[in-house]
Amino acid sequence: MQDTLSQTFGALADPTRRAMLARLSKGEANVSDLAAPFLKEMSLPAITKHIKVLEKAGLITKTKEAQYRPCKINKEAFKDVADWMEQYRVFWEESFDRLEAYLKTVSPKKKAKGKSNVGKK
Amino acid sequence: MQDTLSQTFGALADPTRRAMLARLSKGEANVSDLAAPFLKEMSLPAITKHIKVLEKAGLITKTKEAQYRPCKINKEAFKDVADWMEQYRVFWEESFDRLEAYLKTVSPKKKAKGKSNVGKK
DNA sequence: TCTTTATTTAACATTATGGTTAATTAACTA
DNA sequence: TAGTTAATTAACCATAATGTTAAATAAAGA
Repeated sequence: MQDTLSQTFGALADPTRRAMLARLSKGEANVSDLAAPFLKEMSLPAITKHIKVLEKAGLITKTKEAQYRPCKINKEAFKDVADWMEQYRVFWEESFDRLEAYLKTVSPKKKAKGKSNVGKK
Repeated sequence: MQDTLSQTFGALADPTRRAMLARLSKGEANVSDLAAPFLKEMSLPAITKHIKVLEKAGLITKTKEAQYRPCKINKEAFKDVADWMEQYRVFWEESFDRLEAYLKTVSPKKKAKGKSNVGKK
């Protein structure tokens, strides 16, 4: 599965990893934050591997901060997926009106920054 | 990989299958049509398996017509992916302007409102 | 009927994925 | 320094995914 888009889709093909992304969509989190909801179901090394998959797929970026490894969403990969999806828009156009509605709510004050920086350490 | 969305993303995580979808986005095609571009690279049974993956993921529907098996895109699965993507829209908003432009070309009567404030501040 | 075309199934090999436990590295803390 | 916390690596195992070749099925056509 060499190509980037395949890696990205492959990374998204797991509920644990999608849940991690959902968590990261609300703000940065380090490995143990991401692990917390899953430690009843799986071990920490398993978490490490999932995070590595997300990282290699370009969906997240992991940095170093003391002994912590803060992770954040990497928008490029999401854009790649969104761009690929475009060619199939005609097939899911039922959501068109909702999308347009969304555009109308967001458009008047584009780029409201600093909104999602909750949960820092 | 039991859940539907994982199955869908898993099916998309392969360039051969994505190429088949691209072909199907231009209209119905039966198995040998879908196979044609890949018969130098892989066998027909391999193709059959790829198609089965797409089918199980709900991305395509395969019917019977004499000895042929016409396949077509199944929009529901694409909508599911698009819906999941929505929560990450804020991360790929560079494509926002292009998307808005698209909206205008597609529904000229509904014209996107509130556009005048974009980019101010 | 015999043959051809379209497609699938069976049986199998190889590699990838996702998990485990035990050990290790690295940085802060008492 | 010794101990604790955060995270990774190593070694391993089971299962799923992806491909192969050979054989089977099913409908159309001579």
